Amino acid sequence: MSEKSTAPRRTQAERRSESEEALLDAAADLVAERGIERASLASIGERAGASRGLPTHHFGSKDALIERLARRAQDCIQDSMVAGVERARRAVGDLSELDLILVSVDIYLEIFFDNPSPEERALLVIWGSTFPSSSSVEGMAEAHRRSYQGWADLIEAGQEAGSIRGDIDSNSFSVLILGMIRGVAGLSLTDAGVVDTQLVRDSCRASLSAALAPQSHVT
Amino acid sequence: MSEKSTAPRRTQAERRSESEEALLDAAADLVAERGIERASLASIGERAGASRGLPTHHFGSKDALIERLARRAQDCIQDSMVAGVERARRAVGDLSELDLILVSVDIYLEIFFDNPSPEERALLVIWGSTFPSSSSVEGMAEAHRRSYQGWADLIEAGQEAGSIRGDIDSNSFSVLILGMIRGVAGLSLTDAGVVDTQLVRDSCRASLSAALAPQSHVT
Amino acid sequence: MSEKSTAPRRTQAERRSESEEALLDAAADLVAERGIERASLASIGERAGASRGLPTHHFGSKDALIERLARRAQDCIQDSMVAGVERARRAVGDLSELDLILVSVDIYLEIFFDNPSPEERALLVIWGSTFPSSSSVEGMAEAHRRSYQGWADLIEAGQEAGSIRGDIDSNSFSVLILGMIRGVAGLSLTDAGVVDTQLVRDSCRASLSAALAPQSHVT
Amino acid sequence: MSEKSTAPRRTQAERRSESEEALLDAAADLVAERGIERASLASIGERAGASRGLPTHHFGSKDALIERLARRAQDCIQDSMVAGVERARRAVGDLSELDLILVSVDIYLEIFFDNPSPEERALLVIWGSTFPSSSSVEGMAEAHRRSYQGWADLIEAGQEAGSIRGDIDSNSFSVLILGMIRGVAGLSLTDAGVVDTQLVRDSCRASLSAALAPQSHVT
DNA sequence: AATGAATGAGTATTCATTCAT
DNA sequence: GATGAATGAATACTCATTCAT
Repeated sequence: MSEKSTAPRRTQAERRSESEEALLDAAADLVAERGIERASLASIGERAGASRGLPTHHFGSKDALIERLARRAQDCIQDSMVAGVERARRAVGDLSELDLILVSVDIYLEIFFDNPSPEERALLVIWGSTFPSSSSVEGMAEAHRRSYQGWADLIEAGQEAGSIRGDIDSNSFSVLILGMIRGVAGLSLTDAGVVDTQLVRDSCRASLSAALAPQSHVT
Repeated sequence: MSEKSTAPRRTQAERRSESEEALLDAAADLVAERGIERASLASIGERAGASRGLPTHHFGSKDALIERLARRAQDCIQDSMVAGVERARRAVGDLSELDLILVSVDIYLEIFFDNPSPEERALLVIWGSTFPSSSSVEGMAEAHRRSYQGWADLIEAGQEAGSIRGDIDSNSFSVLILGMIRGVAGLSLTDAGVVDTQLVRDSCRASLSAALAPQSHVT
Repeated sequence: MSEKSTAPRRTQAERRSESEEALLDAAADLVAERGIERASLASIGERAGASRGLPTHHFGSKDALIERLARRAQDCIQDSMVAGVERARRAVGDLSELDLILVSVDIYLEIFFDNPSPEERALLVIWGSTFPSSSSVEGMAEAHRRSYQGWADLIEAGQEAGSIRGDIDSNSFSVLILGMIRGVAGLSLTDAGVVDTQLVRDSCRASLSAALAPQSHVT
Repeated sequence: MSEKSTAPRRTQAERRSESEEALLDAAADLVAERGIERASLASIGERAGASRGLPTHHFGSKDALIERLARRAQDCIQDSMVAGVERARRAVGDLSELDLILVSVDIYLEIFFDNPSPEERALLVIWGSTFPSSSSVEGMAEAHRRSYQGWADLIEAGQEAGSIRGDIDSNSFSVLILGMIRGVAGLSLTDAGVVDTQLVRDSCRASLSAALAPQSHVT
């Protein structure tokens, strides 16, 4: 109606995607809050300001919705980290590959400790729900692959450039890095208050630095 | 006594604790397999070779059962690790505090990768289920406290004895260590096959060693 | 309209309220028959010709359903009594306030003894279930308030008009009247056959008449 | 042991009956509090300071226990009323049959309003639970028979002695009287606070007096 | 596209009862 | 006589999914 002039009439696709975004936002909230099983489709629809039936209508099934959520959350976190690294680069000037890794890890933990988005918590929750052997969230496995690849690429680049020692295995260190940040993040949820987050961040950075930096001249 | 040979004359107390152990075994199995929510009390009772009602009868509620399971699993894992360390000590002779840490971590991962007990998987699953903010398994928080304490004590002892560098914070490194092994273990579940477990173990050992070992003479 | 002949084209709202009425009918039946506790939601759904899950779907909880039932039953009984009084008025002509009370009580008992509707029995059953101290059916308390008010208004009107003696307390007589009809109705259920219902009706009428009528000239 | 001397060693029968009394006390409490269905045998055993299994052991089934409770409660209330009437007789001197009825009713309500014993509440609760048509507590029907008989005997005696008018039906008035006190008592439970108990007692007395007293000479 | 009515399977929990000690 | 372990049926409530509107 009155949307005629400047406001670009929303296409079907856009309207669809608006609904979907709202639903995924609500899902992230609720999954972060209650876990996957207790985040009912009805509650997701309602928190999104829509009907109880909309989630099924859009995603077909709960599994599909969670899959989509996992994917979107991973993208979203990736973006935050890239943005953070970019900020660091502008502040500090050039960063070696090792520095990139350290900064990335640190930014992830900083965001997670200080100002976690629902997506971040939701992704962790979804990860946690994959531990049972009969469980599988296809989106998670894919997210891991992407993540491993990113770390491994960085490590290998650093090895070529000399900022990372050459005798380490990039693949297993990718697992180690992702495991460390996920594990530390997961622990901080239960033990909030017990853990001094700044010190933990420092320790992670120091530990990775010690492990990845080229060996100093040892006599 | 009145214990006529091998006759199944058990006292009430014996029957009770036998039942409980059987139920906890079954619960560990099923929780590891399906997760907490999908491990129904009925299925636990039946897998224990008993009735559907027995779990509630014994533990009063599902939460209480999970609590008990978490505690027992933590104890059980602790024991495995102590036994493994003991074996290592007998094989290698004296171990420094740093070595103790490295060996412990390695043994945990070895067991987890190669021959995980239901308890170990179950504990990880229970941990994963604590990620939602509204969730809480009292037993987990306690298990963490015990675990942190163990690592921190080791680190501090090592610092006094000189096998661990003095300028690190024992508490935050405890979080890091537990986070690392939990996180790596969790990842290995989803990405079994992707991850070369031996290399990951080596990387963890190397990384911790680099971080904790007293600094070599740097020029 | 779009209401094609008698076709079962019902709007959502119509379907909803039809379902609810059917469920409340079934609930009245079953509560009257078995009591609240033994009238399971599943049985109510099924007797209503619907699924086991429908009662919860509509009313949210069993308590809410019972509440609604109590309210509806009270309304329904009220209506029967009003209709009965109206019939009496048409038959006999003008009725004094005292007569209104006597006729109302008599009609209630007549219906209850001779041709009780499920609602009437159900309301009595619900009332009986409020006797335990920890129990409460909010709908009942409200039903009582309405009922007391009705009787008290009548009494006071009669006192002003002179058909009821002035020295009685309208509130406590309201309790007495409601207590009497409820109590007598309740007894008649257990002792059906023992009690000659016509005589009891007469006795109630006589007793109330003697108590409420203006004092005759006593020498 | 030390019970040897004066303390009469308890016979089996006595011990049995001690246990039973304790169980019935506990049952009265719990039934009054929660209703029959929610007063579990286990809770009764435990409140009696015994084991969960004792109630079944003694009474065989829950129904049998409730039966026994109903019987004992009725006896107990009867005794209170007799005692109260006795007190009144000593205080006021001779009482006509009409006075006996009025005093009995008044005492019942007084006890119920001011200082109800668990038995009294329990009996009312049990009565309430007999309203569903498929329900039956054999003890209640018997209690009613005894009660009706008592009132009817009194009325007939009064009619012969001239203290009660001759043209009323003793049986239906028995129902009326018991219904009135039960009904008023039942209402007072839900509407405690709404009801001015003293005024209600007065109204009951006045109403019965007006109904039963020999007709004054009406011109 | 969107709503929400309806379904039915699943689950924790309660509880009377049985039975071994 | 007394205990309490064990059973299994019953039941309120949750929730993904289907389908009519």
